[in-house]
Amino acid sequence: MRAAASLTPPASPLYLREDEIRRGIELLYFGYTSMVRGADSILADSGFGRAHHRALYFIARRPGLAVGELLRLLAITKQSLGRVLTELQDKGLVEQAIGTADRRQRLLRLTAAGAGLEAALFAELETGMAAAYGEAGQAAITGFWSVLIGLIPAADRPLVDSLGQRQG
Amino acid sequence: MRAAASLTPPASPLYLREDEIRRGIELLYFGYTSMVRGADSILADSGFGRAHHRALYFIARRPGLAVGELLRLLAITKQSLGRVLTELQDKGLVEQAIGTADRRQRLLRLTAAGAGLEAALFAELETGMAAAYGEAGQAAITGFWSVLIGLIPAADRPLVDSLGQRQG
DNA sequence: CAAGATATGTCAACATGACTGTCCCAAATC
DNA sequence: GATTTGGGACAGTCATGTTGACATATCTTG
Repeated sequence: MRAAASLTPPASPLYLREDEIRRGIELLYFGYTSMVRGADSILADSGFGRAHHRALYFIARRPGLAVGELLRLLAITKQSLGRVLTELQDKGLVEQAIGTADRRQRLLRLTAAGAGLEAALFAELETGMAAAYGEAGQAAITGFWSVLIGLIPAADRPLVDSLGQRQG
Repeated sequence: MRAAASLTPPASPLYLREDEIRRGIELLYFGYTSMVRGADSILADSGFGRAHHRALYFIARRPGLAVGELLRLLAITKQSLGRVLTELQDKGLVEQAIGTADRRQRLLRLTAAGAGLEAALFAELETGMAAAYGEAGQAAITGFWSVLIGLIPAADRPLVDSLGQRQG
């Protein structure tokens, strides 16, 4: 059992692959949590939490978003979102309008106050993201995006892509 | 005011930058949540949640990890982690040993049952991550990592890097 | 060796943000 | 007219985080 092979490092392709996968898992975890944690102090000052931030973010991104679309983006239950939206409306950050094409829909948009808070939250995320982009360079950004897209189940990708489309 | 310049699309560098930042925020959000959601059904079968998964993951990654190091990795309070670790120990997935260098420390490792569950959970994450890596290619993986590292506050990076070091 | 710092554990109370299940109404569609 | 869809509401529960206070064992330092 003292053959030469046993003296070489145990760096089999399989081992390397697991290590690369674990590194991706960890960086994604720490990167994501670092990003969202940055906004926590602003949220705490306003009396909101991360759930409110996510709703504000998507409403800012797609003004006129219907409640059902927001539900699909957040992938939570109607009841959970209902509480968050009620609070945002009660505090005057979000307002609803009845849909024109489909009058059952409630189209969401930010009030001026809501846009102000969202801008402050976005500025916080932007600082970190812009620094990371700047350090990494344009080619890295493309790679960053393409791996993340690959992680999203194909069925969900159209929904994600729709956020970046020009408003209809 | 009908100068040629006003007919070009309003694609100012600033506008493009905001759009690229928002795309990064969204892909990071959807990529992260897609990754962790994959393990939920396995966790539910075992009666655990995502908090247990995170603890299992890091203990698997660094066998012999001390409680304090795990606390720093997870960035939660001692009380929150205490509940999770107690449950994992009570169900026989994690065991403690008294530190040799410092007898105050409790060094954590997985039992055989714990390693089995963690392997199943890891296999689930691995499937998605390996597919994303495969689609994107090696250069993209490097970019993916480098942007994520840039998102992590510099002060936290040594802790994250320590996970990938060979065991001392 | 005594004093203080550190690592860990524990009790209690509470907040946030998910969940399930049920029921309702208005509007669209078949 | 019947059914489906979009949205809202009430009630209860669970998972996971938080503060604050306190206890014990061990290490480190003057």
